[in-house]
Amino acid sequence: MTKREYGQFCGLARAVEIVGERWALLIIRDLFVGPRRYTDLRRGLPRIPTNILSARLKELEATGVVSRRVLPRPDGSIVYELTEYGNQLEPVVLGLGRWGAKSLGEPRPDEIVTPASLIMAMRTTFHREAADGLTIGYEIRVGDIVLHVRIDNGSLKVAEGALPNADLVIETEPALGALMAREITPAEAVDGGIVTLTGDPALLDTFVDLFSI
Amino acid sequence: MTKREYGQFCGLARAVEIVGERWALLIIRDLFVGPRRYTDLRRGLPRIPTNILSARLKELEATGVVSRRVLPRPDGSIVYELTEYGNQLEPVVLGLGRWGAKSLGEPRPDEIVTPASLIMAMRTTFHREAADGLTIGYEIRVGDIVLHVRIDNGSLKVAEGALPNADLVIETEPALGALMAREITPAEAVDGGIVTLTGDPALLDTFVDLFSI
DNA sequence: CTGGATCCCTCACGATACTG
DNA sequence: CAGTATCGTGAGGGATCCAG
Repeated sequence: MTKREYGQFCGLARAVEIVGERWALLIIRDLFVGPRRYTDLRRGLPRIPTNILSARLKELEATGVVSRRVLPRPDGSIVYELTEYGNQLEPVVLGLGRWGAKSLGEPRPDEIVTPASLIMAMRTTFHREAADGLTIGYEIRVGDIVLHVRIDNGSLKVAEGALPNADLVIETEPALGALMAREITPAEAVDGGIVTLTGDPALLDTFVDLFSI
Repeated sequence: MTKREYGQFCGLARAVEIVGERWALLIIRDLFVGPRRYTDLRRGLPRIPTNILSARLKELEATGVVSRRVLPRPDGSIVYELTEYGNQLEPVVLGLGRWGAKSLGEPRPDEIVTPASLIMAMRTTFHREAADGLTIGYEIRVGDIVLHVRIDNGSLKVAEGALPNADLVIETEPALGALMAREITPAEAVDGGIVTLTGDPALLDTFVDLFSI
């Protein structure tokens, strides 16, 4: 067999031949957060078999989506990162994530939230218009994941790690989604104990404006 | 096992659980052209095994992407169509198609062009701005595929079938891509015999403006 | 420790034949 | 026309092992 092709001269067919294999888009999602080492990828995708991760990285490298780079000494470790071509997938990945989020429902018993998925969720739901002229620092904690979210004059920066001087620290559960979907109000979320705040509570309303679905 | 899940509470993960299975997005691409019967889908996807088509349709129906409808008598046949939720995939599908088109290269020996892929290609590459105030009818022939393309005051309508009173009939090969990528000029395409025109040749320049990559 | 390679097993997929 | 039935194969799942 000719290696899993669709036999159609079509952009969409070619795209799914490249990034449509199982796990490929989740690897790419993690790489959108930044360059990652093999082990970082495994940590972010706990259920991926190591041979599959290895195979996907090779394929994505061969198709020009991902590049493999050896860090300069003394570190000398290997990182994978998106190429320019791979980066062009951003609107598609965000769009797919937004579409799929509508079918999320409640977390299934064995479903986890990873730092990369949370970071992409923040980027997906961010409303640039609502951020105009704002400068705020949030720290988000979901389980043992800690993110810092900085709104800097309308632009968004999200990354892993704490934010020491955050204006507001939001501690919550995966049900954060209900808040962002405006199914409940910020006040209800606080009263119901779904979120715990440290800092200026008024900034939670701003948060919902910035990241609502 | 729990039926091919990724174990992540993440919009992107859910999306690929729903439409990431093999062949699913190509089925959806064909349904974007309009409701289709089982046999229509098979014709548009010659390499799909019939049991897989059957399985995908069931899955997509269960996840609310596709709906199955029995046509009123006396026809009584069955058509599949996208639900409202399925239709919301349009920007993603077009975006993926545009991204994948950059890796198309030359058609492989066994690759075919289908009506649906051509129609989606036209929609993908259409520039609304370039169509402002225009009203033109094109007929496109690629192999034995015949499409009609109507620009109606800036809006685009593409469908299968001839256009009797077309302002310009363009007959070409799959290498049409080279023209749309502006790798060659319209004049070169005509001189080189890549396209054959019937009607007002000046409208080929307009065509390239409307559908270039 | 990181960055994989190797083994085995299973099930989703592929090809084809057949049916209401 | 609209699928179901059957059966073989190989990609993916899971565990383990290994080199630098």
